[in-house]
Amino acid sequence: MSDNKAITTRAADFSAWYNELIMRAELADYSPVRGCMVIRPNGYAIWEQMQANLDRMFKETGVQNAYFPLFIPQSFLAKEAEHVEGFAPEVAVVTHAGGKLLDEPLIVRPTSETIIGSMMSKWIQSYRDLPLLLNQWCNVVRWELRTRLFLRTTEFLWQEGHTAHASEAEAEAETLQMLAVYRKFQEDFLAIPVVTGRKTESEKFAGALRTYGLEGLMQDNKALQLGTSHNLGQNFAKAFDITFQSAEGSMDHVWGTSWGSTTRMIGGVIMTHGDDNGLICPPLLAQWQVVVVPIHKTDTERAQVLEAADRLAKDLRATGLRVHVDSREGIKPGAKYYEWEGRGVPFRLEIGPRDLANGTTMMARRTGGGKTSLPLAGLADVLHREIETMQRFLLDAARERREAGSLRHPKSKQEFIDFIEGGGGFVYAGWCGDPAVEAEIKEVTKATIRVLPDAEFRTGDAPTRCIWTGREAVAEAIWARAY
RNA sequence: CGGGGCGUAGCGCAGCCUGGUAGCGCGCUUGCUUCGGGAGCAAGAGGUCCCGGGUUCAAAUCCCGGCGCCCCGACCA
Repeated sequence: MSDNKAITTRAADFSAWYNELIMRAELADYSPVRGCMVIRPNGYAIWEQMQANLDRMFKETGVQNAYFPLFIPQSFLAKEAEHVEGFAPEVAVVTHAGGKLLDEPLIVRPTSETIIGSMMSKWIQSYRDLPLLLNQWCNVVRWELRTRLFLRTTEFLWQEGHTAHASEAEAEAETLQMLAVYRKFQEDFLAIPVVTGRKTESEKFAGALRTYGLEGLMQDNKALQLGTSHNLGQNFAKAFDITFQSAEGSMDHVWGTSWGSTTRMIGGVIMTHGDDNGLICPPLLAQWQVVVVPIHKTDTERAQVLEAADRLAKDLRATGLRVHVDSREGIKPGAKYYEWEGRGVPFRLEIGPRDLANGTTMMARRTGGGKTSLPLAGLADVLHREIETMQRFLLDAARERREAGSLRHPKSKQEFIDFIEGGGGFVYAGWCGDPAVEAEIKEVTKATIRVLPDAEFRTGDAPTRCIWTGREAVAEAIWARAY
């Protein structure tokens, strides 16, 4: 009847595969409130690794962490015209508290530009107060119509950076610097090859001057935005009266940026690397990089093997590896292998009587390739190298897949349409810059311009004509259907 | 909000058409044997059949009305 042991394959139903993988790996669960999710320990551990590494990278650029409140006066939202238009429809509003109707409703933050802007206006007087580089790790709420675990939930966790600068050039430099930080993080840790670039007017952040984004291509050839970095210009500075006196004595509004990345990145990791057996977690993000499975028959063997396993784990941990010994009784080794594979653990070590006699252990990689017998001596060094190799392997494999799923410079509008309709990925083509054309392409193909890619991602010969209208192209654009 | 699907044990489902003792697989508990790729046997525990009305001697099953969830679309990180 129903086979409870295997999850739906990616080929059969990608969405079902994604959901079942999350349940099987115990990354998350549905909450009693529609659209919200519970992040379970296995999923939260991945988020903690993301946080720890991103946080360190932010701080290396001089950013400090702070915390701003969940509740924001409703009137704040309305102070920036585009901002309110963009966010008002999806904001949750608190109208009652303490058993009374509130004088002014409070919104639950969908993002914190407004409240941070209001505080910055108190804190900044002089060019000597600039730049002000802040970040906060928090939750935000956006009342989305349709939700998907990790990819889009009513409440989600993220970090939002907010900075203020003395000049437009400095703000632009900060915006691009953080885009580069995200890119490095996503390539080095998530092993997701992202394409960076500028967002079009229709896709930019509500209230920004310019938005830059990072896009990954998932295994179903749909694009996933994995982070954004906005140059806010003076929009919020003017709305919240954030001014400073320059060295020359003149008064000016500050130039702002904001940049964010979310728990959606976990969904990106799943859909980039996962296979039909479950999650494949890049080692640098894994809660457990190595799981040790002891193998034994008799009680005597059990005692000896467990002792050896614990000693091995201790030695490996001393070198910085995250190691778990699965010493549960009554579960056969094979069952443990399947369980840890489903959870995406990168490396498995089997240690049994034969290994004890030989001073070896059997190592298996989550990415395949069978088992290898390795000497216990020098094992930590081997594993550290294996981690590097696996990170690179995952990134390279994902990049190859992305390129294989991309179409550069279709010859005709029809080729463009056929490629998208046929389930293709990124299409690189010329665009005339007309928002009406962008909208029409979306209407016809459901594909949107993900980014106007940065130079290194563009195709050799720049397209001279718009793929849709034949008019002169103002830029090469990347189209795809997106999450 | 439009379209589709589904609510029965912790999970996955059958039973419903044709009303009559609530079942199967997995999981869980206990014991014995197993243990280098999802163990076997035995004995158990576990249910407001989504909710509310109606029809009937009798409703998981038929009728009416709700509610919830998932998937596809529009909005979006």
